[in-house]
Amino acid sequence: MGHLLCQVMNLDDDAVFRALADPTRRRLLDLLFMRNGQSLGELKEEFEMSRFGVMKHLKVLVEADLVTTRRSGRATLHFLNPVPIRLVHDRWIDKYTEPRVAALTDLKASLERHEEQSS
Amino acid sequence: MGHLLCQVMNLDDDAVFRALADPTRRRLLDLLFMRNGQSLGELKEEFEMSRFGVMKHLKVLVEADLVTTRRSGRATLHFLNPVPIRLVHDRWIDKYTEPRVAALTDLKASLERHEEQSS
DNA sequence: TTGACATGTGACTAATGGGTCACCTATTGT
DNA sequence: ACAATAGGTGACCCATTAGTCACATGTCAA
Repeated sequence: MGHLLCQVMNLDDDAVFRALADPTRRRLLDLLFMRNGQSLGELKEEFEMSRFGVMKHLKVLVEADLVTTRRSGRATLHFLNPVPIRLVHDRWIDKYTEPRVAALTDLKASLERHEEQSS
Repeated sequence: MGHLLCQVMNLDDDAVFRALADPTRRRLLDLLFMRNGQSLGELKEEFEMSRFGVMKHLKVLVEADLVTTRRSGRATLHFLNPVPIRLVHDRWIDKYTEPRVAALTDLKASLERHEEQSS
């Protein structure tokens, strides 16, 4: 399929999973999940690491299609792409068990919210 | 929360993602997704690797709570636990964007099914 | 155009993780 | 008890990767 979809749909599984394996990269995704479209300069402030380290991690995320970029002047803005994440989900959770698993994780989230309030 | 839920609910993020980073371990999850409750002996037949290699990978999956075990005689049976996978999903896909992303990945799966038929 | 700023590249070192093997434990059947 | 089978442990070697730095490119504003 040589469509537009290919730009959004990741094909290389291995790149995605290796990208997610590092805590720094997961934190980068968290930061973009909170506020999309941040530049390298903004993102690097959140880490102890050198600028080069953060840049290297961003490159891995981009090559895995977990993050897309758009240049704006001298800054490069970064955007989170949720599609590869969903494909991970679909690989091991079929449509029939999904509602039950979702109910469990929702319950967990609910319990953790109550814990926050009471502490 | 010191409940039964804790046995099903993974807590250590890092272990899950590092476990998923290896293609052999993902294949092991695929095999258990197809037929749950297989022993090491059965699983190792699917790989070129030595028994020790496969065992090491299974251990990583168990420590990440992606796989649970139950002894049955001299065999140890392995079961896929989908909960940590769902938690990965929930981390970066909020409830509002989920339907749209799911629609996209369903479309992708549908297109790939048609490709299989016509080839 | 010049200086300041933001991002990008290639090489290098230290640490992590995959794979194997010699050796050990536990269970089954005869 | 004994042999055969299934699973488990620790140390080891090799490949990969995280992190850093010197250096290079591209952009804005005066």
